[in-house]
Amino acid sequence: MPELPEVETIRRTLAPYLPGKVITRVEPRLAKAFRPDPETFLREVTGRKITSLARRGKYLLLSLDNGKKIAIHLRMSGRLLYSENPSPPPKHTTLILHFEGGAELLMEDPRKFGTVHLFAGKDAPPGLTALGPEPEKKKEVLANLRAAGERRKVSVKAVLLDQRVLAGLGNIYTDEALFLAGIDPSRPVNRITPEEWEKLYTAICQVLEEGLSHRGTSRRDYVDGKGEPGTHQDYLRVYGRRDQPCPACGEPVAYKRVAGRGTHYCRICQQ
DNA sequence: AGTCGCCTGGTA
DNA sequence: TACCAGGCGACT
Repeated sequence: MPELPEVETIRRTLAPYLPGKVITRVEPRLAKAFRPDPETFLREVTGRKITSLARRGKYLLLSLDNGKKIAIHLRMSGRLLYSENPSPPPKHTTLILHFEGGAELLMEDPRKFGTVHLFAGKDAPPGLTALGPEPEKKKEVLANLRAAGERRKVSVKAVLLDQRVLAGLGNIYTDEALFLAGIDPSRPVNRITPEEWEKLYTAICQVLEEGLSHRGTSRRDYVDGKGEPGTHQDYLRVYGRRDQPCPACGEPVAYKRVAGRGTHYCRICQQ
């Protein structure tokens, strides 16, 4: 569910609490979510201390004092919640880490798509290894966008959603960036001009920064690491606003399927 | 490059 | 009842 601004907000809300915590007990509750397997996870994580917390794309990365790392991906409906006074775990709980002193970190995930990957250096999750640059790496991102543009006639939306091109965009912020840049989501990527790539890059940075400043978009599932929703849903220009007036021209916001995803756009402002 | 599968839950 | 959902990998 969460995209870069949401995952980064989760990281920021957890950062004051997790580093330094000793994991006294581990409860992997949804076996299929664990790589390589829940038994290994239990064995390698119990008794370890969390040394740091980072984000890469939509992955949260916990480093442990035995050199191993945990990569958590929340996919569509995952939540990570830190609590110092835990209540009974919700129905769909993937993982609970219990800490010395009684606090816990709980991963809840109704749709059960989320993954928890324990690894050491070499065997990182393939999706993490293949991840493109973070959005702020302007030169690399623009180079990847242009390279994607030379090759094929896929839609520009599909390219923005491709985590190997740049890391962190999902369905919401992709639609928002394409609206800001005035580009039709289904435009073949080989017909984007250099000026438009530049404009699109600027729009991507803008919508991600806005989302982050509002602590994420909470439409259905998303809350931060302390259970607080974000407010960026109140500032979205087109996403989720089907049939409502375009903020620029008043035309009803259109909706169709592009790159396999529900897509919101303005047929007047975006060409 | 598009569609399907993975899952559950909310809403029309 | 049917369709939709902040993702992504495995299929054609």
